Formats: sequence, C-alpha cells, structure tokens
Amino acid sequence: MASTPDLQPGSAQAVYAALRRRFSDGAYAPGQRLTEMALAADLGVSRTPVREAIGRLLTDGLVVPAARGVAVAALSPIEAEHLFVLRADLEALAAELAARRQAQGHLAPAEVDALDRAVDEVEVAVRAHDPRASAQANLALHRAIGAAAGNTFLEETLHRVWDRIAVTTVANLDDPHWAGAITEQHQAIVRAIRAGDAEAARRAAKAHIEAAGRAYKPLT
Amino acid sequence: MASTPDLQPGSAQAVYAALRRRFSDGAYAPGQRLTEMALAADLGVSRTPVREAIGRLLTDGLVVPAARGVAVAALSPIEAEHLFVLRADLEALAAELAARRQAQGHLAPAEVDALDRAVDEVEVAVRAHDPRASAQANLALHRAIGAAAGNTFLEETLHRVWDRIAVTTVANLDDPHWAGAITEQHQAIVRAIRAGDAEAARRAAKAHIEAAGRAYKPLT
DNA sequence: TTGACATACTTTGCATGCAATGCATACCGT
DNA sequence: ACGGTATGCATTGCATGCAAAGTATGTCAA
Repeated sequence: MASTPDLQPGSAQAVYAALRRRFSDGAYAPGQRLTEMALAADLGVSRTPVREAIGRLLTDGLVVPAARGVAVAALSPIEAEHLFVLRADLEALAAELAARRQAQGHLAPAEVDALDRAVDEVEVAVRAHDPRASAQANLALHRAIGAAAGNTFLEETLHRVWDRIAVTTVANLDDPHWAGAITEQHQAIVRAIRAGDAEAARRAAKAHIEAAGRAYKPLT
Repeated sequence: MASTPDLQPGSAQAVYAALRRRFSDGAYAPGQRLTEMALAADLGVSRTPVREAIGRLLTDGLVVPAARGVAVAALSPIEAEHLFVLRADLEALAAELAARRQAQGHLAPAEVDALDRAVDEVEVAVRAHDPRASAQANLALHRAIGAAAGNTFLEETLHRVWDRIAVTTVANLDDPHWAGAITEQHQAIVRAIRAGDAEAARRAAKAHIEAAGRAYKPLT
C-alpha cells in the first residue's frame, strides 16, 4: 500500500478521490478497518478532510460503521447477486442507448473504433493471463460503453456499482471457460452497437453481465 | 422553512439526513445558495458536521460548487431527460423483479394489497387537486414497488434518482390529461405484478415513467 | 454617467483542541 | 483457575481558531 506522495494541503476533495481510487483498484480487503488517523498520516493531511471523505464513502456504501470507526464493506453472496442484477440492467441500458446514438449518427466513428480496440486489449490481457491487466482492460471497455451511452447519470450510477463490486473482485478472469467466452460476448455487444441495433445490444450486454455474475467468485 | 428544533449534539449523520429530507421534500429552490454558517445556525450545530453533510450532498449531485460555497443543483432540460431515461429503466427493473418475486411466492400478499391501496391513495389525492399530497402519495407508491423488488441496491439507486428529480418537481400532477391517465397506468403496473407477469410489469412501468417524463415541467 | 480599481468583508478550508465513548487489558476476588 | 470489574488507552466526534481566497462595494477618474 504505497503511501501517496503527500497531497498538497488544499485538497479535501482529493482525499476522497484518492480513497475512491484505492477502492476502485481493490487496494483494501473487505472487513479491513480504516482509522482516520492512520489515513490522515498516510495522506499527509489532517483528520478533518479525511473525516469528510470517510463520510462520503459511508453514503457510497463502500465502508460501513464498525466498532472503532469504519470497516471496508464486504459483499455477501446475496448482495453480490443483487448487485449483478442491477448492473446487468444498467449495462443493458447503456448498450441500448449507445446503439441508438449510433443509429442516429450521434456517435463519433472514432468512438466506435475505440470500442473495438478495447475489446482487443481485453483479449490480449486475458490471453496473457495477467489478472490485473485483464480487470483493468475489461473495466475500460465497459467504461467506454457507458460513456458512449451519453447519459451522465447512467454513467455515474455504473461507476458506483463497479466500485462496489471492485472491493471484492480480484480477477475471476483466469477461469479458462470464462476467458474463452468473454471476447465473443464483448464482440457481440460492440457489433450490435456498431450496427445501431439497440435491442440486440441490450440483450448482448445483459447476457454478458449475467454470465459475469455467474463467474463471479468473491475474494474471501 | 421552519427551522428544525435543534438537533442534539451527537448527530452529524442526522444533519445529512435532515438536509436530505429537505431536498426530498423540495424545500430548496434550484440555484439557491447554501452557506454552511447559515445551516449550522439553523440546525443548532457547529460548522463541522454541516460541512460534512454538504460534502455528501456534493457527491450526491444534489448541490454543486458555486461561487460562494454551494448552490442547490438545477436540472437542465437535457439532464432531466437523461434522468427520466435512467429512471424509466430502473423502475422497469423494479416492477419486473417484483412481479418475478410474486410469481415465485416470495411476495407477501399483504404487500401486494398495499400496492393497490397506494394506487387508490394517489387517485384520491389527484382528484382532490392537492398537488403536495399527490406527489407524496405517488412517491409512496413507487417506493413500495421499489421495496417489493427486494433489491437493496436498486432501491437505493432509485432513491437517489427520485431525490435528484424532486428538487425541481413541484407537482405536475395537476395537468388534467396526465391526471386522467396516471391511475390507469398505475393499475396496469400493479395488475401485472399481482399476476406475476414480469414482462408486462416491465413494459407498464417503463411506459408510465416515460409518460411522466413527457409531462414533467421543471419549476423555473 | 460609466468604468476600473482598490479595499474590506464574507465565507470557505483545514488544523488542532477538548470532551466523550467504547474497548482491551490487567488485576483482584472467589 | 476463572470470572468479574475497574482502569487506562486508543479513537472518534464536534467546536473553534486561523489563514486564504474570492466577491461585492465604494470611490475616484475619465
């Protein structure tokens, strides 16, 4: 857990961003306790901004009140299932909207090409059996689709869901069965978006996330 | 804006809850500036917990950074449209899940009956041309459907979306055209849930929110 | 009359201080 | 030896203090 090179004092927002980033990177283990004093020392700021950031993480659901302060939120199997149900629907909507924008010419060709490249990059990382790179490339692709949907609120909601899952996800992408299927599913989504087929895009995205949910195995 | 009868000191969470509640009630006008000093005086606490609460409201998107502190977030027409697109999909999912639970016998009969009663209460309020009661009853019905879906994360996300819309929604339920249609649409959703027809529930809910989006007229 | 500039003030932002709370630990009694 | 209790410590939670930044206002000059 390399300590961040001391944020300059003038940045309470930065503390939250830094913490959020760490969660997104899966830097914290579920159940781990966080003390504001330790974080303050680690980030080189006083307790006040840290305290503020922790408050935000509480409403994000990324941490929960614990005996002494807060603990990194875990994800029970049932919660994980619920989260994936929501995520499947949201990503289905994102793919649908992206396809619709493509059909109406609102999507820049460069953006669509970027999706294809992102699919390739996931495949490369998965083939290389690099779990960390795989997870990162995979997230990048899904983020790109989210952006292509052109709906700020949807995008923000997706980020919340992803971060919530990221806490317990290391990389399940090493499952050979799943590794073989992932590229095909990604291609199906992007192909439908490129074709401007909203219905197909929705179905493909939904099926993909549902498959991901089945492949999901929590960390602990 | 009746000032809250001084929260007992021992409650920073309560400050956030109180503010969140005010937003949900539409107590603040879009663009209105909030100063932490004024809020602190109003709530009878110091600036620190207020500051923390405002930070959370920032991540909620309910307030935005402004010249002097923060201002109540407004909703541009394009943002409103995006929000309703997301909301339509989320409520469609909620109705679908509720219907599925009903089909599997996981939904208590009392809960389904409560939905019918909620529909009636909305109709009564709308017929009485009581905008405030109408909005409240309407929200109660949608909340009940959200709860019936049995998915915490979906429910929480819906609350975020509702609160974000509530800021600018007074009550568009006075539109006679809309008033005539709303009960019918509500009934269609609840009927489908009762029948355990997930697909019909989804379609009905989606259509209902899309209609609500068309009827939506912001405050300013 | 209007525009620009300087000044003062309001307000935020962070750090620290102080009190309260809850847990761990060690000690004592049985 | 075991259980209960008391004490001390780690840590939170809120209030206040101090410095910085940006804004509004008033004044002066053109």
